[in-house]
Amino acid sequence: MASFDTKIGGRERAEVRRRADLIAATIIEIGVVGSLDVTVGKIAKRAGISPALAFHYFGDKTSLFLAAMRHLMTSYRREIGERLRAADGPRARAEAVARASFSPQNFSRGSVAAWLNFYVLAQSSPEARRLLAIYHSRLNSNLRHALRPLLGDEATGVADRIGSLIDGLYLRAALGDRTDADEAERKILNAIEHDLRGAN
Amino acid sequence: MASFDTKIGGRERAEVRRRADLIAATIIEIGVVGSLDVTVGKIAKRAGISPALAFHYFGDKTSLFLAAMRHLMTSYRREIGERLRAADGPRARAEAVARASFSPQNFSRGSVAAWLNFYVLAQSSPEARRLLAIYHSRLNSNLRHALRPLLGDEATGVADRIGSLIDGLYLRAALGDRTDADEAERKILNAIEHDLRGAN
DNA sequence: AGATATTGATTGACGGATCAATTAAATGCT
DNA sequence: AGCATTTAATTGATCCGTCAATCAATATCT
Repeated sequence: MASFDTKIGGRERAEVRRRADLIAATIIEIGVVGSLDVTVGKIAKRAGISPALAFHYFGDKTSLFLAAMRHLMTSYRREIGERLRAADGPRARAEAVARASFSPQNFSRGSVAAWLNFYVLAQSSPEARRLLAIYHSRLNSNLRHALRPLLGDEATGVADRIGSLIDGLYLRAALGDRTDADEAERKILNAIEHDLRGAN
Repeated sequence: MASFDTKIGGRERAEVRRRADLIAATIIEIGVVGSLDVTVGKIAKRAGISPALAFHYFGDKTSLFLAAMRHLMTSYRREIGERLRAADGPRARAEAVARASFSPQNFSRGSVAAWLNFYVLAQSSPEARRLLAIYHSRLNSNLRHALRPLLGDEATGVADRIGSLIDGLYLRAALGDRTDADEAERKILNAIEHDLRGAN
């Protein structure tokens, strides 16, 4: 388990490191088990601490899950931002979004399993639902703005389609039927290509 | 709870009805709770019987889940079959598959939630994974055969894309963010239209 | 037909295991 | 000393799956 050593005023700030370790351990554990049916005890052990400490920092299990979900979203968002900044032209910007979706960081076994399970969690947790709505909104917005110069008014519909397709590929990747990252990325780029050709 | 009355030789055959009732109750309960975190007790109560009887007929909880999954698949398959038989021409056949995917029967709250959760189950249950692989294979095959006369060699890739898109729309529908059936269906028909236009 | 044996349907009660969350105490840093 | 950090131990609840026993219907025998 990677530890984030952070010092403030020479003194070790345990909280920051512990929280980060717990979140990382949560995502890994969800990936290993394949569902949200993971015990706080197992997560804590993977993070190298006692279960009680997990409760100390996160209050309850659901809060830990939601924190992990926010972490994934933040990571995804940052990666998109970096690639968008490096992209030149609308076409490159659309591809940046697609490529970020299947980068090793966001497409690891644990991440994919966690995303899938957060969709499940969203059905019973309003907060999870809210977070997923934000994710959808941002993804749509990113794709729409990238495609607008190329597609005009049709960009809205196409962005929605590409976004749904990305989600669908995540869903199928969760099965591990070797739709690996490269293949998924290729499919998205193909779809974008197709949609651009069909419209011009 | 709907009961399937079946009589053999004048005596009520309880088993057929009980199994059907339990499967229906399972799907409803998963829809209500939103996850596989449903107790056999609740399912049995919904079916109007004692928990012990559920174990008597299905052995364990996982078997009950898998039976429910097979039921959904059978239902979906039958609906596709009916619509394919009524379809005239390749274009109509592709649309038949799309429309069947979002028919009230297969797109109910319980069904969507159950499908989503079966993807989760597939990550820990080889049998569930096997069943989902069959579903993917059939869906791909249906779409490919329908599109082949229109797209030739490109039919394979397009069928795969449309299939993934259907799955993605299911995923998003699970959030209940009012991507209702009509809208989802429209999006798929739109995508097919788009892909056909782009290729010819 | 009437009595008896057999099979299927059904349940209440319970063991055993797991797990989320709490509490109180201990440890170490400044 | 005093505060933040950490844990061992425990609790209370939940749930899966089993078991023995009961009830109802059918089959078999005389």
